[in-house]
Amino acid sequence: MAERTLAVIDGNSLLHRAFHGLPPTMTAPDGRPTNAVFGFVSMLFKMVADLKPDGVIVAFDRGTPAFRTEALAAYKVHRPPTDPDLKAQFPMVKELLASLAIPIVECEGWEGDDVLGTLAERGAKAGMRVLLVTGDKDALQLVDDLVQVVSTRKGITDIVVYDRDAVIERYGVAPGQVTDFLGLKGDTSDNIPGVPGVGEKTAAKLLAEFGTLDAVLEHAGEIKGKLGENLREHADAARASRVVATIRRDVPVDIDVASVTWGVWDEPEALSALSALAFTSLVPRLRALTPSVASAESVAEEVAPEAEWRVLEGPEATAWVGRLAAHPPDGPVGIALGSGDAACLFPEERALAFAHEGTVALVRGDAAGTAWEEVCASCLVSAGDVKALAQGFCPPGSASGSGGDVASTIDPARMFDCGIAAYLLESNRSDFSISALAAAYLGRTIEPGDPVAESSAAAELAPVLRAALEEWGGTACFETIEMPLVPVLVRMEQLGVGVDRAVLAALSEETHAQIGALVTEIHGLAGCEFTIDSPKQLGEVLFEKLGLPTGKRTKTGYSTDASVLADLAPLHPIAAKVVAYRELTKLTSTYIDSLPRLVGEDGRLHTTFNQTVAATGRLSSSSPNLQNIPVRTELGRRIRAAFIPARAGDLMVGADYSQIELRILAHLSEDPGLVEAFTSGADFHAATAARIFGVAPEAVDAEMRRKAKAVNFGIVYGISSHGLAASLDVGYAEAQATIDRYFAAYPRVRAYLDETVAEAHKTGYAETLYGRRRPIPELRSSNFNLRSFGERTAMNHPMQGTAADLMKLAMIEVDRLLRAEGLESRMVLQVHDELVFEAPPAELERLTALVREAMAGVAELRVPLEVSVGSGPDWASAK
DNA sequence: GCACGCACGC
DNA sequence: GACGTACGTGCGTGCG
Repeated sequence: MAERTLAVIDGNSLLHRAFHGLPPTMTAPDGRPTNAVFGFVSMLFKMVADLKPDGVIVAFDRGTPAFRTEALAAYKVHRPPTDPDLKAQFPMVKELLASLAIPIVECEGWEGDDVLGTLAERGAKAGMRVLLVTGDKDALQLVDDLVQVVSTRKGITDIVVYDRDAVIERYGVAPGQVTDFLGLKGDTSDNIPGVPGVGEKTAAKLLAEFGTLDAVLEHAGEIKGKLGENLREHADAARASRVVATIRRDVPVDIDVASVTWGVWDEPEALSALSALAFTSLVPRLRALTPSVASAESVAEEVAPEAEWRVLEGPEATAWVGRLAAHPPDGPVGIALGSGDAACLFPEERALAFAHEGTVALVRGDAAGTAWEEVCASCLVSAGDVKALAQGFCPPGSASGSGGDVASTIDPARMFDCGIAAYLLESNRSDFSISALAAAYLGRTIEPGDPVAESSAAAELAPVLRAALEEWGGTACFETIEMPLVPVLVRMEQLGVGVDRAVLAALSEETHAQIGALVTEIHGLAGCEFTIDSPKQLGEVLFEKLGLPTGKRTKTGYSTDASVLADLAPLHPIAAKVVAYRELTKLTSTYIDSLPRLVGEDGRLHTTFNQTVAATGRLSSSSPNLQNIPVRTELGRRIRAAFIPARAGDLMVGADYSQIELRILAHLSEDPGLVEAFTSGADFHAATAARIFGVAPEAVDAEMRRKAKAVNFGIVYGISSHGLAASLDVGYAEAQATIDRYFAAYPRVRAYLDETVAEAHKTGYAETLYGRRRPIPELRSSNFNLRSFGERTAMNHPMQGTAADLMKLAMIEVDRLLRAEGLESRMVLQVHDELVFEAPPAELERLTALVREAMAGVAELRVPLEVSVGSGPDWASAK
């Protein structure tokens, strides 16, 4: 039998998080605030659903042990008094816990942490796996082979489990070093001082070198500079901080951890406690959490009372599957997996699955992946997010995820993605969850996370959305672009892209040293130490202390952005230093130090391409965003050079559309001058300059070309004279004059844009060459700014949106050809107008020809589509 | 947790 | 009169 798992929750920590994380508007029927209680219980349920403990205990603070205040008089003194609205919720949560038969453990004179430490020790001694649920990092010192810390992050729904390796990975120290670590770095929220100037990084570095706090302090004499000085001077504070941060494991609590069991509540009592606080949405979640398979079945049986059930486990999934003895003959067609928990109907197969966490699915074979393949082969599937669902069977980057070729299980013709359909109907919508779509298209409020409600709502959405698409003219985009793109994106996400961690590690060393030097220089120039990262503090230094002239202002104070700093550069050397500091810290924190943390078990980076985010039809990329990898600066290019092929000796190949938006404009407007500029083979910006300024092409100087380039840029992104004035750094009148000249040079462009805006005013939307429509409600605004914004959107959408259409179609074709021709080359990234591949050198020629043909040949426009292809050992050299 | 300022890409 | 150019994602600060 598997070992028992005990979860011990730090009640104070979670209640505080819930209180601050949820709006204070939530109240019980009698008006008492309940946001913290709700958040707490919601987190509790989430934790139980994810981690399935056999027993749950909640610990609370009851004072502070004397040894802490004796060691450090300041301990917690700055902590503000608990908000009365939160205080009032402690008894409520305790009552609710009682109704759920969850034991509460507290001990006069002890903090919750110490109770956690004590119970962890007792549980582990009894051979149990212990999960300590807390937002407090102190608890990481308790982690060992049997004890893990569960921490909440970003909202109340996201949790992360720290085992020994995770602690080391996150903080760079072993659990046994955590108290030494805290002693060095301190903890501002508890008023633990630590050593000044020592943060997470420095503390970890010191401990990596010396092992323990005592050893660090012993060798403080050998450490140079301010750091050594601080260590020597604040050695006592560090030791006292360590005492305070040390969690005790000998609190005299009276509880038998082995007998604690989750799920032994009295159901009527538990339900009435939830309803008393008006927590109706938690009722189905509680039901779903009742232990034993029988209760999970009970949920499913609400949908299919006559089914026979069995339980199957997948890599990240548990699903309950059965066959429906009968389903309504006129019931919904297709169906229904949300991105959250959901139950799903497959009418053709007369099967029903109960999915958990969106990463899951259904099952009829022994392996989930096989079952998914079977389902895909035999059913019409409709889901809230097909790509996320399919990926659930084989999480990208997981070493274990050998679920075969997930992408090929997706037959676009047999699948209906509700999120994508709704995106084509209203690309300006931000929430494409099943619950949001149910509200919008079915007029129904459903509880997100309630599987029965989600599944039936999603089931009904498919036909409704299909009809709406037909009506709106979106069927073609749906069937020929978006759905066929899904398996292509799955393939790319699964494969990921190679990254050379050694290159990034070396860059990190380098940039951290440079940043350190810049900090010293900037503080020296400022004559004081301050947080350069804080625009507020930086503004005070620049404009008050140093008395530099203020530029523009932001909502909250002085602006210190790049253009302001550029203006200050001739006046004071600090400006250039801050610019350099910004570039270094930006690139270091966003890329150099972050990307290595996101590398999967397979050693590669797996982004998620979002297909329903950008209103123009473009893709977006997140976790990590691989569409904004630097390229502009030298350091940026060195980061790009860390992107390499999976296999040594292979090449990175980049294929870019050149000026695709303006070529589309030439096609749509049929302006002869613009068409000529693209067919003549001349430098495009220079040709524009020649026309704008009425000079011969060879008379165009750099300044003229720069202006022409800025106008072209403005055209692509929806020009306003203000915007152009800003980007050219000239007055409003000159900018307007430049625009006028542009339109005089390309009269059909003006006519086309005017017609487009007029048409958009009439219809309320703008449209691409392939019928991708973007609703623009701003056009009906009485606010000038909003309306102008709408008009620029109307002008921009056909260009940017058609470019997105073409790129997506090209991707589908490239993917098809690569597989049809049996090439080993793989498409790994898309960056709006660029595709990135990795290829064996022997295939370079074929690949280049194939990609060029597919991209350039994707449509016959009035001007040729030009594609430039480059290759090299890394992405930076694939130009 | 969230708003804000800032900065990276196309 | 006034977004000092579109579309995104993500970092750090400061506040609660």
